[in-house]
Parts: sequence; C-alpha cells; structure tokens
Amino acid sequence: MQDALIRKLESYEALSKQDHKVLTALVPKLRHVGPRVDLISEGDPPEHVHLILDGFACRYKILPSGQRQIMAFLVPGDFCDLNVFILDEMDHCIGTISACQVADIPRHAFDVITESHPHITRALWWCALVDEAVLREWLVNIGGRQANQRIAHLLCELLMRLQAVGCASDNTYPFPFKQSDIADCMGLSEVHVNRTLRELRSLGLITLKKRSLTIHDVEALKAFSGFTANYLHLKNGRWSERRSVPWLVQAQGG
Amino acid sequence: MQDALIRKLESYEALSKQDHKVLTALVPKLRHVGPRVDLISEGDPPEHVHLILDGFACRYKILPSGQRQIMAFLVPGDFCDLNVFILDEMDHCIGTISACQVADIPRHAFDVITESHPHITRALWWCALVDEAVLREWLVNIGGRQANQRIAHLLCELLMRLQAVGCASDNTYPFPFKQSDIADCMGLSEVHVNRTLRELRSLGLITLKKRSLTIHDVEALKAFSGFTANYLHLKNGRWSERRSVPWLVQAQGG
DNA sequence: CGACTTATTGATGCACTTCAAGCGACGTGG
DNA sequence: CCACGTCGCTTGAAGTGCATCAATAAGTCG
Repeated sequence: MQDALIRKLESYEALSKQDHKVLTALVPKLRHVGPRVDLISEGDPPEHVHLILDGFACRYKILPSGQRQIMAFLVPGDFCDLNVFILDEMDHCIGTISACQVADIPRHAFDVITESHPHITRALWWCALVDEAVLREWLVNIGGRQANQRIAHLLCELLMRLQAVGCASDNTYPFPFKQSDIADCMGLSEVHVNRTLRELRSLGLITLKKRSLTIHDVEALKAFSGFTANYLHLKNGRWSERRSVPWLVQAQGG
Repeated sequence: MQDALIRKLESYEALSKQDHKVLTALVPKLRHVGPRVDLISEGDPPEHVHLILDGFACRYKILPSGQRQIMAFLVPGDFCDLNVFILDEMDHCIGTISACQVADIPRHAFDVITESHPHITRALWWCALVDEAVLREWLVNIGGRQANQRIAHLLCELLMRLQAVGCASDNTYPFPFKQSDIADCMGLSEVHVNRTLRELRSLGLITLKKRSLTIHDVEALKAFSGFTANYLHLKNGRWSERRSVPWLVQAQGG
C-alpha cells in the first residue's frame, strides 16, 4: 500500500530514497467500509488522513434546514482530509457513496513529514491545490450554469478524473450515485435531476444503466456543458503520467 | 512590509529567527493598483504571489456564455494565488474591486521556502486551507440557501473576516462592491440582488450608505442566514491573536 | 414473494430571471 | 456654473426554470 501512496505523490513531485523510507514506515491501516457510511463527521477531531483506494465517497455538510450539500466527490487516489492540519475539529463530514477501500494515515505522520520532508510536503500541497481547483470549478458550475449544463459538466469531470486513475474505459465508468446524491451536490431537487438526466439521455449524450454511465460523444457533452479540463491540471508535467495508474489497479487487486 | 508578512504567517505558526531572515530577504515589491484592474488573468503564467495589504479584490472566471462567476473575495491579509505552485498557467483571473495596495512576492521565493523552511511552508499551507474552507462554505451557500439567506450569509462572513484583520468597527465595514459584483458571486441577477438587499434593509438587519455597510444586529443576521463561523477557524489557537492586527494598520499607514 | 428504496411522471406554485424604463449621483467639458 | 453623458441603483411587468407535492412504476434485497 505504501507503494500506492508513494506513486500517487511522485506523480506530483520527485522524492528521494529517504522520502520513500519515511513513507514506507507509515504502515497505514487498510479498511473496507460499506456504502453510505461516514468516515468522519463534522465536529470530530481528525486523527487520520483518509486516502480512498477504491470506491466513491463525498464531502458534505448538513444545513440548519436539514438539507445536505455535497461539496466534493472523492474517487480512487483522492485524499479526503489533508486539511487535518488546521482543523481542531472537522467543519464538514465525509461519507462513502459506494463500498470503499480506505487507507487511514495517522495525523502525526504528517506533522513529522511537514517538519522534515519538504518534497513530500510539496507533493501533498499539490494534491490539496488540485482539490481546491476542482472546488472552484464546482462553484462556477453551480453559480453560473443551469441544470442541464451543470449536470453534464459534472459527468464530464468525473470521466476525466476517473480516466486519470484508470477507472474508466470506453467513456464508461461506474456510477453508484443516487439521483438524490446528484441533487444534493448540484443544488437541485431530486425530481429535477431526474428530468434533466432524461433530457441528456434523449439528446443521445449519455446512457445510464446497471449503475454504469456511458458518454457517447465526449466532445459533444463537453461542448454542451462548456467543459474545459484545464482546472484539473492533468495535461502538464508529471501529471500526465497519472493517466494510467498501475498502483491503483494493484491496490485494488491486493 | 516584510514585517506584515511575518506577522501574518506567525498568526498560524511559530517561526524561527532564521525563518524571519529568509522572509526579510524577500523584499517584495509594493504596488498601488486602481479599482477594477486585473492583477493576473486566466492563462497567464504566474510569476508572483500577490498579497493584499489594503482594499478588496476578487477571484473570478468568465464562462463561455460571457457570464462572470466570482469565486472569492480577497480582503487585506489574504494571499491571492498561493496555488502558483501547481499552475503553469492560471485557471482563473484575479481583479481588484476597490483600489488596492498589493505586495508582489516572486514565485521563486516560494520554491526556496518550501525546499528548506518547513515552518514557513506549514504556515502558508494553513493560509491555503482556510481559503479552501471559505470556498467550501460558498459552495454550501450557493447550493443550499435561497437569495436572502445567501446574501445575508455573505455579509456575515465579510464582517467576521474584516473584524479579524481590524478593518471593521461597530459592525460596520467598507463596502465597495457593486450590486452586480454580489450578483456574480451569488449566482443571482443584479435585479434580484437589489430586491434582496431591500428586503434585508426593510427587515432592519442592515444599512448600506456611502459605500459602507452596517449590521444592526449581528446575531439576528447570523440566525437569519444560518451562519456559523466555525469554517473560518478563527476561534482556536494562534488565530485568536489575529483579531487585532497591528501590522495591517501599520502597512496601510506606511 | 413481499417490503422497501429508488426512479419516474404529472400538476401546480414560487423564486428568480429577463426586459425595460426611470432615477439619482457624479464627473467632464463648455 | 450648468448641461450633459455615464454609471449604478431602483422599480414594474411578464416569463421561466426549478421546487414541491403527490402518486405510480421499477428495481433491489432479505
């Protein structure tokens, strides 16, 4: 598993052999978590950084009105809570969507790392900043587009991110989300999500069956939603290597 | 000015004398920038990290439709673009709202810092993570609340952040925003922002005159909007010192 | 197979948008 | 000093995207 973590980080930043040693010494716990389970809740003191190795999770908050707002979808290779450093307590929850394989990395390990291992630190920072760029785009998406483009944009983003970690093929990827999940992240009602998905289907842009989503014409869907991938920062430098990610496959197999 | 930067960072993390030296050696350029001017545009290769010393700025994108979506307001003490590290080119623009005093810190300085100065690095990370927490809350705000609560929430947040850097007194703070600025960040039309502000005024919650906003009953406005300050992470640890920030006043004076 | 959850569809209402026009403040030039 | 243009704020009227309520169909799992 350390191997997985090392490869993830090296996709951002060259690491020394000593860096490798430190990461190897982490020995994070591996866990299988069922679907619809919270990994950590708002108010909890964070003790581990969670790394998703397999499955889908989300970052969310519950509003005073009782409404759930999802702020991020987490896919294999994503850290859940690098923000552990500033938070004495979590200001949001993280819960699984599907069943997940999760690595728990103790918080203390990161204190040690940021104290003495600048390359690892910079790689972690990199992860956090990409997450932030995605978050910004979500804000743009919700604030600036209407329902059909908004959902189409999300579907494009998920395709790109899942392709980057080898979890999509033939423009098809697993889709364990309920329509209410989509509703809660797009700021829409479940009913309207349903109608919007129907519209995208009837336009021949997507097919959704057996919890699996297929995008028939990626470029068309991108054009429809106004999607550009620049904010994912996939194209340049080491990131490009991330397009096929053997360590993820390996981690899933083991 | 270095003094300003040092104090900002020390509000997050204890720094050694050597750290101080490094920061003092930076000698960032100070600039006065007019209102409605871009500091950096989408597509530009970032060469400096901009630190706002005085005035208001914003982070925004232009959608294919031509619509502007504002993703963040930047107030004195905020870094504009710590994300310089991963971006070969900016994926968004940063522009001033009012006239600003800005410190330009060369990108290279951060390479040196992250290479050899872990405490400074951690303090910078902290800044970035607070920014991200604010961004998450904006997403929640736009996705989950309707116009009147949404705008009220923004006004609460600005009060808290400006109080934290000593730029608000008597629950009053400078308000250089046009209604179209509010519209473009809240995902609303200018007309509806106007009506909503009128509603907040007629409820006796706020007064807005001479480009200055007063919140009459802060607790009432918080209750109205469902605002809780936890996501700003102001209350714990070193952050509490930030409530009165002499260095900002000093920087403005000089 | 029966119980429960999730997807789908219809009808109605509202929050917000869009279009359009008037108003006030401000600065500029004659 | 006033006339005028500009820009931001304000208000009205009409339209629409989406929410809400409600009921049925289609999975899904024990």
